[in-house]
Amino acid sequence: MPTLQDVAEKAGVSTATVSKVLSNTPYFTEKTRRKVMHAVEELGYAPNLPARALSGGKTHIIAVTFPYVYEAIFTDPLVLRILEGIETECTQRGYNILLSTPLLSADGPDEHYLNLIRSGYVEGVIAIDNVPLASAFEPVKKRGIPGVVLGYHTGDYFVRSDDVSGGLQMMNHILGLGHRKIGIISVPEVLHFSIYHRLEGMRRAAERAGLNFDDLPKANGDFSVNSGEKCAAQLLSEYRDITALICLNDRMAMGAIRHAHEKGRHVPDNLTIVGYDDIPMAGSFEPPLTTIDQQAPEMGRASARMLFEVLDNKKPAPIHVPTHLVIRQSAAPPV
Amino acid sequence: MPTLQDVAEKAGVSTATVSKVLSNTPYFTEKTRRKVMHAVEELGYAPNLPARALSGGKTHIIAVTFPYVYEAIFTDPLVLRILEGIETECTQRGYNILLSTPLLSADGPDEHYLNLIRSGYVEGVIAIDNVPLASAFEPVKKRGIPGVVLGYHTGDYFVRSDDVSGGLQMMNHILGLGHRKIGIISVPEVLHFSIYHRLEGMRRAAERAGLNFDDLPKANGDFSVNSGEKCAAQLLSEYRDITALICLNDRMAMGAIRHAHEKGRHVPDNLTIVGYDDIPMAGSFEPPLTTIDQQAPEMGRASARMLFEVLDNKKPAPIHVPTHLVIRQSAAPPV
DNA sequence: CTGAAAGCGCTTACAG
DNA sequence: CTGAAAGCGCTTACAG
Repeated sequence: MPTLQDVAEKAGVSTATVSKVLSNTPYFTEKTRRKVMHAVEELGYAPNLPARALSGGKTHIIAVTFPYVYEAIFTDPLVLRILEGIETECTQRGYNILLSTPLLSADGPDEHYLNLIRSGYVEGVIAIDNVPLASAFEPVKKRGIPGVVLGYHTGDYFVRSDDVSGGLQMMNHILGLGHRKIGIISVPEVLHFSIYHRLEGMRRAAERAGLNFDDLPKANGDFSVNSGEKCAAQLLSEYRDITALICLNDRMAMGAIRHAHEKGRHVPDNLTIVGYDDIPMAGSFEPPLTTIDQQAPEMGRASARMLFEVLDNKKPAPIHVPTHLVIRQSAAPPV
Repeated sequence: MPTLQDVAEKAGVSTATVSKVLSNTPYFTEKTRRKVMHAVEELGYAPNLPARALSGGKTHIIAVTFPYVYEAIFTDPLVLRILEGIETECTQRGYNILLSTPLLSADGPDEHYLNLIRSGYVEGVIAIDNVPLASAFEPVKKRGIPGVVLGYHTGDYFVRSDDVSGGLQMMNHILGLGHRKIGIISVPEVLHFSIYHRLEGMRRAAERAGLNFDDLPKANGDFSVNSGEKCAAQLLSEYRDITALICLNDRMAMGAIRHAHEKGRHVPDNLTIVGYDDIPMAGSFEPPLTTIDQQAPEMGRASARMLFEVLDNKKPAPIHVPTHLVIRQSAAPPV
């Protein structure tokens, strides 16, 4: 592989000059620039990034952390959509994405992750940080690496989905349809910060409509399809007058719908069931799911853009990515 | 951040000694080892990986490439499952994963990707390489970087799903149920090498049963749910006697089922529709999909293990990951 | 505008 | 078993 040295020799200039031309420093003649670029072309030179990192500090690597806890993140469709948004921005800037899956426990993230953070590879990090148990961003902050939090853990810079509004929109929609006997399929709040805020939004909508939110029947699943099925079974057998089920993610909604169908209840004619997330499959489910679109790719893009601003020594303001109610066919007025 | 230098001073030895102790070279006294490790602990030292990469050549970074073409890879659930398998192995070995999404065109991969390959960051690569249009592995090979191909493009080391067997199993199952009027929803073969082999497997099964495979009605979609819906519409209106539809991925099968339901046909009582891939949602769809499990996580794991063998200067044999027929409820005997 | 030289933090023969 | 020294390929003040 050709080195900067080789380029310098071929162009008949010093390595310092080549380095400056390549990094777009001003102050060199057009002629020099051309000589250098010509040599670069001829040799097919590409900079050695570890060397550049060692001397200059810029690694051109962004670490993106997905917490490894509570459920297989590798089956969560949102993960990929967020990554999509981040990738778009990073590629545009010539940055590379290092995928990191810190194993979170009460003691904090695992050793392998900590070593990565201290490795000198990471110029910036985007931390999906929504697990109350522990923060993946904490060690990043301590180490002084620029970063943005995608979620609710504390960071100077963050992007959040507008979960309160999402919960509120959904509850309003269900109330607007005329439902009053509403069951909620959630997950334990300790699993995910967003849950608390979505419930809070629902509470506001409910109380505005004169409903006591705390009295509404609730069951906790674990985000999985199966758990949605079980929770629906429990709720529907215990509270026979329920006309609508609000699920805190799409997969549990799908499980709930399956249960309803098994019991011979038609969704939405005979029972309303809605989800949250708008995963890729939501629109082709039967019935197509009424749900909340979190705009995952936009969250990814926004967090990457924010990180690049931080790397440029700016102080970007927090961003709340709006949620959208997606009305499909799993909700209807009660019979 | 403490450096190896700091550790050496604190331990009262040379940097060479520290380096050797840390890399587990034999030949040093237990006492020295303890002194060094003690200093490491005290200082919270972690090696600077760019420096290590520059001097030693080992970067501890594996690039994983997902081709960016034909459809949004970021909506393909298999991508994440493969990544899961790779992650497991890499973390175990203390390696990091650099996510790479080469943009493939007839001229080959894009410049950003090429620069990554020449960057000195990449110690090894796992290339998901199934797009006939161009190979992402080609530049890796040329550059002399160790790598394994997950797919059908040429590489010295490779892992493949047993697509022929997958197609064969599925066709056999459908034939075994008694179907003879079978429609096939595929995608153009130029999109994905696997398609060719799955069809080949189906052909063998069909001909073994005395059916002329070429005479079977076929339509091409593009992997998406919507395209499955359209293809089903076309096939079913053109060939009224079709009793079973074999789709080359689950999402198209879901689209096909949607179309069938809209037309008032019950699946599977009135029409059999099967998929391929066994994506996470397949089991909770209505009806639960009969499909082929490719064992995506195992493919990821196998390719990572193979790569580490190559990095250890071994010559691993190719691996064909077996496929499994997953019988659920979308297929039944014809009426 | 250009270059000589030091330095980034490691590893690796080579001596001892 | 341990250490001095060179070198990996860059960037960055500092001179000129």
